Amino acid sequence: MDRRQRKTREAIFHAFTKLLSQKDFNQITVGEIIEVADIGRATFYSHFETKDYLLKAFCEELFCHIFDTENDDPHGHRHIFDCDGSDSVFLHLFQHLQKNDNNILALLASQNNDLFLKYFRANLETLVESQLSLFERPTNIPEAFWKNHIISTFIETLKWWIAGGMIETPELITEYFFSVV
Amino acid sequence: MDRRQRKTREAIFHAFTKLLSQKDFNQITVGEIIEVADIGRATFYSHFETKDYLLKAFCEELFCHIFDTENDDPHGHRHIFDCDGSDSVFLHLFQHLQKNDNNILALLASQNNDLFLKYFRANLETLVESQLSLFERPTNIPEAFWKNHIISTFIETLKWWIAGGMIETPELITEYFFSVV
DNA sequence: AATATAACCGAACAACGTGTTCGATAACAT
DNA sequence: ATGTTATCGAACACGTTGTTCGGTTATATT
Repeated sequence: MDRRQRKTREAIFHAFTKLLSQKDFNQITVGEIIEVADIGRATFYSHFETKDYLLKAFCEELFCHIFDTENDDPHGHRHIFDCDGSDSVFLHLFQHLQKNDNNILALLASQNNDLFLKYFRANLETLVESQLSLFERPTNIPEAFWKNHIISTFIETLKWWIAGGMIETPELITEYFFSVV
Repeated sequence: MDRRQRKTREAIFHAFTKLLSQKDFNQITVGEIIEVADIGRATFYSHFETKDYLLKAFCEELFCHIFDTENDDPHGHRHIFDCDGSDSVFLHLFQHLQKNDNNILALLASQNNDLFLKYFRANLETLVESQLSLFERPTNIPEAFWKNHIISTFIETLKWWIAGGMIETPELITEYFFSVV
């Protein structure tokens, strides 16, 4: 990939991240992104069709970083699925989210973030499926409902944590989460 | 209240309801509401400051109808809190929602409905508080978390029901709901 | 019935955001 | 050195929002 393209793309992502820490996604205008990234208008639109496609690309990189099982972790980064038996992947995920790389928390807490939540849910789906054996499903409800409930509960737990200022430890939040599912 | 005001307000609400059955809230423009309601532009803005305030007023009337305990029910409408011991208010609420007066389901299922969900949650809060004794709270989690979890679960159950085409009976959905909380 | 009040109309307007176009310039790969 | 490709930046058409204002019509009051 052309170095210019790479630099522009990174400048856009960087500007987007910065703006996300200041305001909600749909309060951010393309004009602002262009200004902060210091690029031309046509350049932005040559990279991303619309602002929604920027979010899509952003989420894909983000979730790839958080969820992807394929990378080798050459920098000693402890992977979400790669933990010993004493703690759960959910604890690890809460810990990871607390660090707030890439301003994922801003996206989670923001208004009108349905698109982001859609991507987040889709990625959680795989994770929850792989961990379904951890949860005891009541026999009278369908598995699809149960799975949806676990995913929803995880997201709502996370939102509750963020809304309260994240004063609890990831361990405690994980305990809360498991207590209600 | 002036008959003209009342008629205009009703025309706007009616147009809004009709449009909600066709598209998401934020795809609806003020221009469309005006056209369907057949009123002048300035008239709309003399009634509602913005589209969001229209939604606010719409929700207030809607939730008043569903949740308000004060009215006398002169038309034999069975009130949400006024049910015998054998069924819960939650069952009654699911039944009420299934009828889909006022296109509330369109609002629930639509994208970018945070504002609506905010109002819905606020109204559910009172309801859940009055019914807290129905649920057994695990002793190791705070009451605020527990209350939030019940409200979230109710909303997510409802969303799941709607997304699946509402093929289950309200009784079954109520059973699902109580099985997971 | 006459009058004052208040709502409505509708056209025009400014402001803002979106997405496109195009010729010129600069960076890149070979 | 040369051809390709990204970027620039200004201008543009378009749609949406919310306001303004003078004229018209319905309502309430007497």
